[in-house]
Amino acid sequence: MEKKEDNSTENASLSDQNHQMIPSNSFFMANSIFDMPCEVDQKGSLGLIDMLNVQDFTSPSIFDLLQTPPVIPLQSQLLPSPPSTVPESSEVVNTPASPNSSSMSSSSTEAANDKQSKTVEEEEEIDQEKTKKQLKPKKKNQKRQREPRFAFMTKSEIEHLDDGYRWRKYGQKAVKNSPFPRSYYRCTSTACGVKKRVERSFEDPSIVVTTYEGTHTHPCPITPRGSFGILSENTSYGGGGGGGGCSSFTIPQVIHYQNQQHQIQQQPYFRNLAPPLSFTYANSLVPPPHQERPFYPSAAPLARDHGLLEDMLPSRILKETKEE
DNA sequence: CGATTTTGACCGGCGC
DNA sequence: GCGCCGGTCAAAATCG
Repeated sequence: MEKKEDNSTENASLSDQNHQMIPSNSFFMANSIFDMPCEVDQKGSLGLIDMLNVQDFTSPSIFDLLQTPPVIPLQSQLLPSPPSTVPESSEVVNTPASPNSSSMSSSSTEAANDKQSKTVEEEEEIDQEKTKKQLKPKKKNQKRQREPRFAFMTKSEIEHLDDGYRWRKYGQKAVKNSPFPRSYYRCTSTACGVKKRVERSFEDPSIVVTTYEGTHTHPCPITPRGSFGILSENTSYGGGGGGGGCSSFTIPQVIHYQNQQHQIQQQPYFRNLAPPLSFTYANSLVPPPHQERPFYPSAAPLARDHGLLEDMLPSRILKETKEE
């Protein structure tokens, strides 16, 4: 039924990495796209995301890098974990990351996993497993808890981004108001309940919106292709080295700014793709500063923080953000 | 032959 | 209560 629309998906799988430069107006584009899910969200559907932070960036230099992937052994962890201290509200907290001030965070993002967030996270994971195992006999009273989620957009022909983890597709649904179907993936690792949804923006089919939910409970599997680094050395999510050596993906650092002057920075990084146009934390879970998880890789000095902002942001956007 | 994808059906939450 | 819709299941099909 939805097969016809799958052309895009098929194209994507061809690994025809057709990375395009993000147009200078990507900033607006990205925002408008994120508005879409927000609208839907108002309808109260399940899987919708509270678009909290949207960080956009364009980076010719990064695209260049992507075209000639560096082979730097890195590892990274996918999800930021919810800080136990952060209330789970839909309040929007602007937490754009900044290249120069990345020090705080990323780890944060994810972080919380260590001991503190363990409580919350473990519970969620356990809950998830339960629901899985007891599929039918679901608990009624218990409202299903949502894992921390974050979403970001990437301009690419490829839909299923290679983020270093192995995913198994378990569903595909047509999305209301969109000609493009949404695909559902689950991490293939046993006991790892991380999921992700991938869909194309109907406003701009060249843009892929990926939403991750949950936190990996295992190291990223090693992949032969080497890896991509992260945008900053400070980005490291955890103690490098720990796990398998996954490198393709990293959580952007999140830094709380009073004024949203800087809107860009570290984005998830894919091995087969261009960097995301924008990044958003969903579920209002903004990772707390300095928290680290095991097997998060230390970021490679792939790209320097300093000066990166300029590369990433067209002067025009920079100007605009400053004016805000 | 095991792993993955496809796809129709089912379930639960939410708005009306 | 009903219908809509997102999310998930699971059998069948496909792939490597």
